[in-house]
Amino acid sequence: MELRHLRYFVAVAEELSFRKAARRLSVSEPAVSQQVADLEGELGQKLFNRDSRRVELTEIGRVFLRGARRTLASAKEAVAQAQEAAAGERGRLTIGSIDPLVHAFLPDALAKFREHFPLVEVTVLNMDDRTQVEALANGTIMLGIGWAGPNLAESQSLTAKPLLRCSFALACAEHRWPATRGKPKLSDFREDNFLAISTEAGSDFMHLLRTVCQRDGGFEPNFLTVGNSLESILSMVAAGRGVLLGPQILFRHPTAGVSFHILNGAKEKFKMFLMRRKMPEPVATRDNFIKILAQSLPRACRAEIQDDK
Amino acid sequence: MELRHLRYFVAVAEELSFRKAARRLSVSEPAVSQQVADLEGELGQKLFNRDSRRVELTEIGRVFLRGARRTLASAKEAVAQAQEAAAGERGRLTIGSIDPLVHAFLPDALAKFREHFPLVEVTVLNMDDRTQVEALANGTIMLGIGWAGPNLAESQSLTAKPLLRCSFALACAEHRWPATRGKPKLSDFREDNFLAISTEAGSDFMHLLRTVCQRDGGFEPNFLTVGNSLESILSMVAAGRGVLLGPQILFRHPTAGVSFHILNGAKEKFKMFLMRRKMPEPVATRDNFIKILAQSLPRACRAEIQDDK
DNA sequence: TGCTGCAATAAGGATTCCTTATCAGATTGG
DNA sequence: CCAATCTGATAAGGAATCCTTATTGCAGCA
Repeated sequence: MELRHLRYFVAVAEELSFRKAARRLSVSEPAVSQQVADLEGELGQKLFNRDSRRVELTEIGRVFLRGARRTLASAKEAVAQAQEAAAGERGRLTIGSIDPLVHAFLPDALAKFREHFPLVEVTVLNMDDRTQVEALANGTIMLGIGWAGPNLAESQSLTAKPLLRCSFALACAEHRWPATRGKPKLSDFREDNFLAISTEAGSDFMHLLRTVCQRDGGFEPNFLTVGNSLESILSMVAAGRGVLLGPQILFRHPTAGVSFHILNGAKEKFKMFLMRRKMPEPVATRDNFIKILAQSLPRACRAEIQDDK
Repeated sequence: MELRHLRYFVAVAEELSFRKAARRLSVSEPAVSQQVADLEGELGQKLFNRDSRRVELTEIGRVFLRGARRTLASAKEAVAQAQEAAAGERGRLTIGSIDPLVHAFLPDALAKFREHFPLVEVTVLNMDDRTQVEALANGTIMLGIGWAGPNLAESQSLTAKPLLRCSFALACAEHRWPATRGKPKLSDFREDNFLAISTEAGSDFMHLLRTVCQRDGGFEPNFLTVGNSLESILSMVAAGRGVLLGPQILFRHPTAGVSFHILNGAKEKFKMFLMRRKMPEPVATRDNFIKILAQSLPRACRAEIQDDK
């Protein structure tokens, strides 16, 4: 049985005439007769009563008509959904990302994406850079957001593009550095406690922060790992328990009692990268997401990512 | 696009190999390659990434796979439903019947039928014999239950088979005819009020009852049309408002205060007939129903209807 | 390097599908 | 009442397609 049989059958059932059906299908009448006869033979059941002047559906034909229409509609819908998938309006999108950092911008981007593409099922998996590389290779994720970047990527059949480039910034209690004292340097906080944003997954990130302190401040920071959300740590900062060092983008929303200081002069910049497979195939959902992700970053932080598709 | 394309595509998607898919489909491998390539061409989208060692679905292919499976399942189900329809387990059954009479046996038969064939949509339309003939001709009903029978039927392209044949019986208040007085004759009630079961649709039926009284009792009955249900009329009978004449089958359930008397000696018998088209097609739901209907009649009342299919 | 397994491609043959031509039955019009 | 016409089924030939075998190109493996 083929869809042609169903198309011909439905046409005859709707026209209640083989000739009219043939006209509608732009074929000759015997073609329709034959196909319907074939279908009846395959089912082992008559679908029409032809009493040589009028054509009418049998009761079996009436039941089968529903199924035939449903099947044709299903086929049509399958094609339409494939087109939607090609436009990135339907399908899956799986992203691997590093948890504490992406909180600064990923939720916004995901919300905006969901608004534009409600039919796409988005999955975000938390994993470090090395795991992302694996997951990209075996197809578990389509896009990796991390900061190891080119080091890991180019070796494999992956590409890494800069996503974000910004200065580090420091948050401290307002009274810790009154506005009258001008711009602080990182070394001004060498004696403060450096609050860390999360216990786990912090190892690599804490290593990065330590490097920043060493290279730009010339001191060894005194870390204090407390809290698990940005908000809870910022409230500790406001209370004077310590300071928080992190990428500038982390501090987009003002917090009562906390002042933010961008470390412009520092040598170290914070960078993040998008990793993806050098796929033979453009994945529309992924590419749509990258566009939206770029737009939802503060202009100052964007790195160039719009160049290739 | 044909179902073959979908079958081949699904096979490749499940095996992730053109060769294995070809083996499963019992065709050579190039056939599968070509069909899948055709399908991709028609969709304008690649469904697989073939990177010359492994075959994997594209995201579009993943979306289309769902639709393809759904479509194939729908086609399979359509065939299965047609087979069910052929067995009379699915479909419609439309019956035309005369209201006051069929209450005696139709509800039981319908309930039993619904038990055996829950997927059949049964419609019962109330119409007199002449309307039934029309409705049979244009396909509105598949089966007519009436009592005009052969007179109307044979002229058209219809057949009428005897369904039911029974004596008339009379219901009266118990004290109206005490058990000690033996069997009553119809003429014993010539002075009583004859309650009629319904105002409308009663015209033909009342005419029949009048004929019975004239031929078997030799009197003109004094009709009183009251009530619209058998139960309400029987309660009136119990209260002594009158008697109720009708086919024996009408009085299957004993009622407090009412005694029933079968008019065995009467010349007039009550008959009902099944009418149906001399169809080119056996309608399975109808034929199943006729069997059940026959079984649900009291043995004494059945006429021969099991002979033809 | 040669071997094997895989998918794509080319070309020929087989199947099927559709076409034109014709038939049988039934209704319509003169 | 008979010809004309419309219906769907059937037969046969041609066209399109689908599938086959044979071959190529590519990648991993011994």
